[in-house]
Amino acid sequence: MGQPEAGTSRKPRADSLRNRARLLAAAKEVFGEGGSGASLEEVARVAGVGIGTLYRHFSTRDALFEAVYRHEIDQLHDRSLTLSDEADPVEALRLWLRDGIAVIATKKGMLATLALAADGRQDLYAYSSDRMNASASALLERAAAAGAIREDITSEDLLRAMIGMCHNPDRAGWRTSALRLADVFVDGLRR
Amino acid sequence: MGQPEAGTSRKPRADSLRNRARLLAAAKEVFGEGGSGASLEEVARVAGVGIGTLYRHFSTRDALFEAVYRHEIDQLHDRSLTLSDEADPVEALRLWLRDGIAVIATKKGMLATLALAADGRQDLYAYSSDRMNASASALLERAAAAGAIREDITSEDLLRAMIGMCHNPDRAGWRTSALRLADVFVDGLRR
DNA sequence: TCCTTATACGGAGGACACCTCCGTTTATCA
DNA sequence: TGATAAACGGAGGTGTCCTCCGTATAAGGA
Repeated sequence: MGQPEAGTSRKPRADSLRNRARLLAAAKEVFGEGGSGASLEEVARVAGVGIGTLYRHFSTRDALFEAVYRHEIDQLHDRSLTLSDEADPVEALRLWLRDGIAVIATKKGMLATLALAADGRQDLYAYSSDRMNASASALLERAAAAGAIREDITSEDLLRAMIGMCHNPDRAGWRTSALRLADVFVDGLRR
Repeated sequence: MGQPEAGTSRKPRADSLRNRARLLAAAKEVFGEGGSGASLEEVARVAGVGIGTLYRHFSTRDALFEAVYRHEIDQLHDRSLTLSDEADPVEALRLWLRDGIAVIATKKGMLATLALAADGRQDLYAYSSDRMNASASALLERAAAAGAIREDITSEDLLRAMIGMCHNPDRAGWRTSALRLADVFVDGLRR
């Protein structure tokens, strides 16, 4: 989407690339403040491009979200890999959840992205969906293989838990609450 | 809001009462299907009244939500009282969570109401807020007094957990997942 | 360097929702 | 059977969504 087809002879136009970058920057700013419901026209305005240009680059609101938070999704995925070296697989789960909470604390829009990714609309959120599921599965399987946690918990469950704990991150004190819930949840996983 | 001031001589007009009832019925129907984002103009349309009438009776979307789901809030509150007779206070917590999930399974709009109530905008959601907090507190305190659960969990935490588990109740299999999470959560509370 | 043309731009415009305001209608009560 | 307080309803201003298409322009060949 917005990326040239492989095999096309012409190289992408410079203005196209520039506008795409501007849109991403503007979206990051606008979504960061206004959350997932922010106006796309506002994004275009901030980016200094026409609304048509926004839609050409990102055909849906979701596509824009996906693109904006791809970096954070990657970070979270990398972190899950790193955590696989943790001594205690259950502790790894706990830390990963806390990381997720930390990311959301900084970028509000991230929550919507995660929620949509967890939805598993395979077509649109393939990338984020895959990464998040892979992370969650790996962490769960490792802990399960060690016999440390109950085995009926799916990666979907884990994501649902993470996203759920973070709903309404505007509420005062949500972060402390979410962290407490994460601890409770992980304790509950143990057997 | 829509209710006559005490001390007023005239009795409320019949058409006003009728329209209020119609609006509530319509809202229950529309919110039940379309969730919390459903159009208020659609509600007015279904109720067969003008949009102005809707806004006169319920000055905000939230006020309408509160009114529509008041009954369910009461039910949940009653249930928490009944559950206080349960032998095991921790089991009571578990069952109450499951009840919450069951209610949301039937009435989608309920989720938004709970979320708003949990927000504790004391002015608008005073009623729902109070009831939900009272229920959660009572159940938690009883279990804590029995020394059965950790003591740092607040009623806000419990509500956050309940609402969080239920986010996105459109996803296939959300209910099973939510119930599983409830079990994990309650297990995690134990000490 | 200049032309051709594929590409991209931008914003007008139709649809729809929000919410307010106020002229019109009507139920209540004397 | 009025008079009038109360309620009705929808037009209309604002804002967002998304599409469509006439205009502008960058890329690459002559």
